[in-house]
Amino acid sequence: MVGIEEVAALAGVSTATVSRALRGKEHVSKKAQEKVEAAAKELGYVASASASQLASGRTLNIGVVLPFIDRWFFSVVLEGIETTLIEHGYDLTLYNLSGGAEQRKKIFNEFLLRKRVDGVLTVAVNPSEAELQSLSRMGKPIIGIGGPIRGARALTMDDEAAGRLATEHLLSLGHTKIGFVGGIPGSDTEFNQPDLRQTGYVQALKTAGLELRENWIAQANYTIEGAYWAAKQMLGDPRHAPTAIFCASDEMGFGTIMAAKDLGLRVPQDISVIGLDNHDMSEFFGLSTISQSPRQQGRRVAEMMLALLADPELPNHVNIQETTVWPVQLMVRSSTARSSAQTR
Amino acid sequence: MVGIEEVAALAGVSTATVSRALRGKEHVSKKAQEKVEAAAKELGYVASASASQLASGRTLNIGVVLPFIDRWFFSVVLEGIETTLIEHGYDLTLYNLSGGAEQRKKIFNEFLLRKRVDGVLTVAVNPSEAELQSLSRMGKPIIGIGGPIRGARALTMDDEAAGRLATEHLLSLGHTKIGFVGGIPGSDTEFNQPDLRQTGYVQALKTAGLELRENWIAQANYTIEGAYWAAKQMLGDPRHAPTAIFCASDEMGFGTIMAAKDLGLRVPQDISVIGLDNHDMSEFFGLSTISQSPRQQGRRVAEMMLALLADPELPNHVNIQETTVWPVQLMVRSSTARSSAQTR
DNA sequence: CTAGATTTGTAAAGCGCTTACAAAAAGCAC
DNA sequence: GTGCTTTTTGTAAGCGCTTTACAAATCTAG
Repeated sequence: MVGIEEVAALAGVSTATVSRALRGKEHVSKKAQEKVEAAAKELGYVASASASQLASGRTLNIGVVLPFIDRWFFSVVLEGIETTLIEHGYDLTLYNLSGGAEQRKKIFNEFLLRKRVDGVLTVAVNPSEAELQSLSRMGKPIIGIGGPIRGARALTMDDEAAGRLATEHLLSLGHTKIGFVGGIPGSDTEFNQPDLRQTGYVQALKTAGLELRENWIAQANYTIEGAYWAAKQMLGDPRHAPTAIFCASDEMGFGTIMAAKDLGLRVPQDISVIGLDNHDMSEFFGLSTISQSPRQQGRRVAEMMLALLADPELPNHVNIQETTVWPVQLMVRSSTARSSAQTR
Repeated sequence: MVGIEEVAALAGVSTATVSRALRGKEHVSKKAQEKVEAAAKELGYVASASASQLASGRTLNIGVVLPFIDRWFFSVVLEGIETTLIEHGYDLTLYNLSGGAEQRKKIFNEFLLRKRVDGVLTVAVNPSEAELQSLSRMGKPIIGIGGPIRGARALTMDDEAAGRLATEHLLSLGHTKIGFVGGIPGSDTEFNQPDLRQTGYVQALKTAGLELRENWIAQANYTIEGAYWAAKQMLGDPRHAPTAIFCASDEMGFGTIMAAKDLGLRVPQDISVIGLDNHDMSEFFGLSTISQSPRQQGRRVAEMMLALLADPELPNHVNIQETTVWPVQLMVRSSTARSSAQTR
């Protein structure tokens, strides 16, 4: 393979000049710059990442840790991150936790410590104290997304406020019988942030002085199918069916809409449904929702990481706790309407 | 940071022994092995990837190139690949082509040439002659998935046969008016493999001597929404509605089922629908389909790559054209049934 | 018990870059 | 031109590991 020396020889300069020229550093004359670029192109030279890393300590690579790849939120966040990193010349190395505790341990204790990455982005993953420390100790910053992280930076929406907002939208339409479809609270310690949406729902109802019925709260594990069955139960109740349902994710909203249709109920005349996400398909379903723009969140968190790595002061504050709140927005479509049960 | 020397000192052996012991190489006594492992654990030592790479030429990292991340097939394949690689101590670096031609060029001409990866897996991407060459020239093997690759190894289902099989299933149920919902043929030169499914459909109909109506073939870009509207058109035709539809992907099958329902048609009594994928949600929809198990395909292709890299003969056959066909399977659920139009 | 074979450990030479630091060249004011 | 500053270029010392001779220790067999 062609190395830096060949390029230097062909361009008639030293290897130091080649290195500087190719990375656009200062202190290189235009003439030298051009000669080097021509030589590199002619020889098809690209600097070896490992050699650069070893010499400079910079890897130009970011590790991204997520619990799933094949779920909407995660894959969209990932795409946002990837796009931004590539634009800035960074690679992205993927670590997927879906392999269980054993794999997680391996990833945090081995893979991430191999000094292959300059920083770590975690998506809806809360590193343990020990995991955080071993990363920080080697001077690698961590930024989380989808929930705050104890002892590190994070970008996250306010799940509780979002839950409140969605519920209040239904309340403002006159609904008083409002159901909730969510995940499985506490089932997975690493992924419980979204359960705050349920807290927001409960709060909003309490503030409004409304009844909280146990069978109006269902757990559907964030799947369309789970929500379909949960909603069928709820809506099929002959005495206490809600007139509106807040689903903690849009996909569960889709399931709920399908269930309503299959029961012969009209959305929104007979039943209002609101989701949370603004999924690519929500427009199609006419689903009212709270938008959280995961692609933009991904882009933003990648930019935060790049800015951090570019900061010469970084060593002084590798990881500090600092949660940035991502704004959300209510999007009213055709799945929510004024309660017909209401007396005018 | 703690280096190999500290470990060697603590264990009372040389750095070479530490290196050998930690990588499980031969010619290390049990005693030395244990001492080294204890020392490494105590110091929290993990070898630096860049230094190892530079010295050994092996990166223990595989590049994966795909056109999208946030579509079902791709994210599931990716998860299969990732899981397998992690199990074998390999990292996965992601390259997403969704950024357009400029980004693609950058990825193939720069990123992949940085010697950061030992091999490249492409998912439904057909590298150009030049792209293939520059990779091969540096001795990096490529394996494709989701379509054959000119001049390299690949693992792929037979899209044409799958299309024929799906159509024949409908034929065998007595249907004679069979529609097709697919992608956009030729719209994207890099992603036209699945259009062979349409070819299979056409062939099956021709073989059966059946009519091929133009408005029974619709393009829906592999989305639920696209298929919904396409199917509505097709099924709403007052004179020439088909009694069965073959959708080139399961997601389009879902859209078609929803469209049928919204038209008041019963599936399968009034209209049969078959998809292709065996999507996670197909069971829920009761969708008959052709299973192609992308997760397993991902695992398999990762294993092929690992086997290739472990082969000492690799330099002699870095890239040879060799397409392995992945078997598919018909899965009959409740969305297909005997044509009611048929005379018994 | 010794020559030869085998296992285990040591030392040193890179891997291909980056980057102080030193040296050379170029600019500039007079 | 001269002496000074500023900019450009070159030299060479690593970065932290793997690997390769090669030396030392241990084992095998006649």
